[in-house]
Amino acid sequence: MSEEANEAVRLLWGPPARPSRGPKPALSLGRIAAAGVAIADAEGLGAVSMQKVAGLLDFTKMSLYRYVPGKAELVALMVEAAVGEPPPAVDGLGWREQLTACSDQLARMLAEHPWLLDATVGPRVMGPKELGWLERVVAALDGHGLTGPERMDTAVLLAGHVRGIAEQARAARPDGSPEAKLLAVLGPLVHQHADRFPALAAAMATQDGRDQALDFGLERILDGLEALITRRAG
Amino acid sequence: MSEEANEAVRLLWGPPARPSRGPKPALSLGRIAAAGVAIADAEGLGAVSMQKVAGLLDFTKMSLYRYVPGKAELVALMVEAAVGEPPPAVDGLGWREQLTACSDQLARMLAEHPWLLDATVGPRVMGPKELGWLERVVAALDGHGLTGPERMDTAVLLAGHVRGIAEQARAARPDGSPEAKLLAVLGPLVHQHADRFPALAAAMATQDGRDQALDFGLERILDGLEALITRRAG
DNA sequence: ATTAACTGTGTCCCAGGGACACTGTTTCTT
DNA sequence: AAGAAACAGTGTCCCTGGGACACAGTTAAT
Repeated sequence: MSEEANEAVRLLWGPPARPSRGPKPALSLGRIAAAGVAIADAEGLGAVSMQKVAGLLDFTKMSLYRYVPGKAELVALMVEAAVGEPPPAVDGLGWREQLTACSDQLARMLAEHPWLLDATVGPRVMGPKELGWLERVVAALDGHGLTGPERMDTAVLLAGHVRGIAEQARAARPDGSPEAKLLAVLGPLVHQHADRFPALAAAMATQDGRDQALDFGLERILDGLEALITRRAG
Repeated sequence: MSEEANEAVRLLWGPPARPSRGPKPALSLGRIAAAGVAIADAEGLGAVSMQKVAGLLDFTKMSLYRYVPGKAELVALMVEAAVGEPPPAVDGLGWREQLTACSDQLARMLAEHPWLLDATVGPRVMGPKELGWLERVVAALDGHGLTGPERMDTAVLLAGHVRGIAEQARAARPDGSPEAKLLAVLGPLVHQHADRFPALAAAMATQDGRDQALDFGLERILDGLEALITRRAG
């Protein structure tokens, strides 16, 4: 397995390859990843197969294996291609504003590429861009009395929250996708069994139109963080 | 698609079926789900196939389709089977203690059945037990001045955090699984590119042995929540 | 000019999900 | 009691997807 991991590391971190003798490659990792992203954006990660990616590029399935060892690595490349740069660090902005900016941008990213939720489950090798996000968040927390592990944990905490929100946002999305009815199924279900889920039924009864889930959780986390930082400083 | 959703709802929520005429079923949804859980516990969700589940029960693959419409529904049943009951509500316990208990138990559950992380991505129909957890958390927040959506958002926030922790715990697990080396790969990677990830390198340098990620995030969330509750009350 | 390395392709294999027709069994109805 | 209807489990078939492998064509170094 360390073979495969090293293979993925080479693709994500290594130099853009250095061909020496034979014919020039007609494809590139970038084009392959972009094709995969296009399919995933349009039809979801499940629709991404070697065949379809190759077909979109007018190549044969097996030619992809000249560039990518397997599907896992292809997905890793797709993730790295879809993950944009984190918002730049602006001088004079406090940690709270920076973390808010990062979270918002991350949420936008997950809204644009919902399949990232599926592609980033389970243990995997992270690419430079992905690590860049982590760096950005950890850096924003520098110099406020938090230990190293605490800064890492905060990053995980924020990412987990945005993930959770994005996941339920996807389920509730009222577009033509097959999942549209899921909330329409769950709501009546709770009401139908209101005796078993009284608190839930009550909580779901009051609906303000706006979707403040992201901001609400974010504010709670940041409030809690602020309390800790103040306590450490004082 | 609402067909499939309704089918899943019938399996998860409907009565335990009502045979009328033909031969008695030799199998049951419970046994099938248990077999699937056993395989997933041992080899991961990816190893769960109709064949293996049927084989474990000494039946043919196709006989499973007499009970379950497809694999998605099988996984839903597995989830519902693996999800235990939430910790009971104890009178005299504050909301903070109750939420802590729920989070801890959820974390234990995910540690026992890591494949739940894979099985609960994406939109899906939730079963009674799963909804019971949500009910439990929302109920613990009753009567503290939070709106319905706010209580729901808090539940999502907590679940997202525990999920995130469980995910990184799985990646770091030092057992014989193939993912063991992932952290061993990521660490050196950060150090190797310490110039691009200075904050990250610094944060990863200081390692206290204990794994406090779960509690740290939980305390932050609860602190932030407490601040809101106090503000609302005052 | 020759050779070695490399690219893209066609063919093959296997595993997994699912459709379908078929046989056997049980219970309801007449 | 006897037929009929509904249901259980099976074997066979098809499709899709991932991947191995040998092959032919292409290019650069020697």
